[in-house]
Amino acid sequence: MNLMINTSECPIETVIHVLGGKWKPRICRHLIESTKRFSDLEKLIPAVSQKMLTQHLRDLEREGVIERTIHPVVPPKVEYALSDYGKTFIPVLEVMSIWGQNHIERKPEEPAS
Amino acid sequence: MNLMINTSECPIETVIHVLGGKWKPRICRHLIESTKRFSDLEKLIPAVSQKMLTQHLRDLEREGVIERTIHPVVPPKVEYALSDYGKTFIPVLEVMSIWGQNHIERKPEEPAS
DNA sequence: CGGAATCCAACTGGATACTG
DNA sequence: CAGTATCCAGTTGGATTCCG
Repeated sequence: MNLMINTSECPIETVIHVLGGKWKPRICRHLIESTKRFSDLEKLIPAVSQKMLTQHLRDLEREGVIERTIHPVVPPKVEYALSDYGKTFIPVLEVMSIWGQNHIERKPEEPAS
Repeated sequence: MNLMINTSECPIETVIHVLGGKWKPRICRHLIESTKRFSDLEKLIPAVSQKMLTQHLRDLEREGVIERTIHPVVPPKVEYALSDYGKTFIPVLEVMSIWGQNHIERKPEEPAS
């Protein structure tokens, strides 16, 4: 195991950075299932604003995790898909998901106060 | 694979929440190595403020990931250690760390502008 | 349809001072 | 030593409006 304790770069923070936006985990999960249009994601994540959806998609694209394909038709059609590189992220998300599920079940309620 | 697409709870967000503070990944990495005192962590993470170190330690304790032991001596001695439950988190951090290392190497420089 | 631009509220984290 | 308390700046995200 190498946790890179002695480097200034922290790889765990890197992962947090890639996923660290309010809607990025959900976007990734939906794109793992299949390619989605912008409007599909809006329907799948009703609470997200257009601004944040756009911004987080741009972030994930810049990280190389997803790919954006513009189909030059009217009305505009833009599709988002996991890139090949992004697919290497799936096992990481799986491991996180499994621990997270267990963690949710572990604490059935948080005291509200 | 079960990514819990259809639940309102998102287990990936849960992991992000547990680790989602500026210094939490580093705190966890140091505590994986060994039990540490408050002042040890301050030395190991020079840039962290007392306020944030305290707050993040409390957060991680509340999540059950770490344990806080007060030794009733003068001067005060408080030790932080990974709990048994927190040790179940290590493999998750490892997987994240490996992908993160690769991701750092993948993009040697970000355009500053 | 798929955005961009603007303004604003909420939250996060830093600096500093004080304490059992 | 190991905190707590307060104030403040920066960042994140939401609401709204407008556009090719």
